[in-house]
Amino acid sequence: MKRNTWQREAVRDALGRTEGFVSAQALHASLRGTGSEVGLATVYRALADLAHEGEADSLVQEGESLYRACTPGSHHHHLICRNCGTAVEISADPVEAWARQVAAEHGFTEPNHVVDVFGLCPECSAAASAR
Amino acid sequence: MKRNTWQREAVRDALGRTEGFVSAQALHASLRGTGSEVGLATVYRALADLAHEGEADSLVQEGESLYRACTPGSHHHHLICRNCGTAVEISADPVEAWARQVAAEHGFTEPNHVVDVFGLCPECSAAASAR
DNA sequence: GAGCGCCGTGAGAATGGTTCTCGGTAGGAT
DNA sequence: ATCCTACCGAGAACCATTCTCACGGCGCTC
Ligand SMILES: [Mn+2]
Ligand SMILES: [Mn+2]
Ligand SMILES: [Zn+2]
Ligand SMILES: [Zn+2]
Repeated sequence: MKRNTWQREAVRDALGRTEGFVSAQALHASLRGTGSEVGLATVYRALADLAHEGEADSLVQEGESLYRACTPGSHHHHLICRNCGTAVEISADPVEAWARQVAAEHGFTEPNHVVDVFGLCPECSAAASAR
Repeated sequence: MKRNTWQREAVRDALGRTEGFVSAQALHASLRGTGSEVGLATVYRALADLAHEGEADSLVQEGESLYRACTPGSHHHHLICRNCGTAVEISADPVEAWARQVAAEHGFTEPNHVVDVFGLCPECSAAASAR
């Protein structure tokens, strides 16, 4: 039986309040900044659990795991800003079908896929061209 | 001016001889096993260079960077066995177009994408169902 | 509400892949 | 052959993540 602790709730809330993907360390720093006394290990544990239960999406960028709040039960992918982490949820139905087909064609079973699109969001694009 | 050292050549050869993706550590162990005295740091440097120059593909799995020899100049993706690392190069033209389009639709510039398909290769599938 | 069992927590240590440091070595232009 | 300097290697440093373990509080029972 899973327990309800203020720590888990704080992590869930902070993640929901965050725009785009964040690292465990950044989320921990943010929580500490607001006076919360959650431990770093707890933030890692909570984020891993949330991701495992489908309440958060995760991706790895430059050796760091990044997380984002996510409505559970929906398989989707992300369009992510390389500069600020802002993310847009996108559906990729044609890609889903393509992935299944290409796996089957080569006799691979239990197919999986990793599909992420990166770029510079409108704001960061504007900032980059202004510079 | 880039120098030709036997170490770089040894790494390039070992990578070319390897089926599927390998980690820097595994490649280093393999080289040491054949009597070569390359250093671990050199293997890391050589693999990073090869990947940067397009002579190798890389992906990150469970916190480890994996590399594979690759014909330069061709953008493609991989179908990778989760169990043994065997990889098949696949073209993903429909996905390329989809990625560009989805980025443009949301005003994202300089689009990039990460597309990997994982599964169990025929051999590992057979082994898994036999068990 | 009080007692109890035991899961979750947190500080710090450990881990492990990767990168850095720096004295030494060797590629290659002249 | 000489010189300049990029490259090498061993080990230390780095750093995100995980582990350890004593402690505290959540939730079930009465
Ligand atoms: Mn998908
Ligand atoms: Mn592509
Ligand atoms: Zn941005
Ligand atoms: Zn396999």
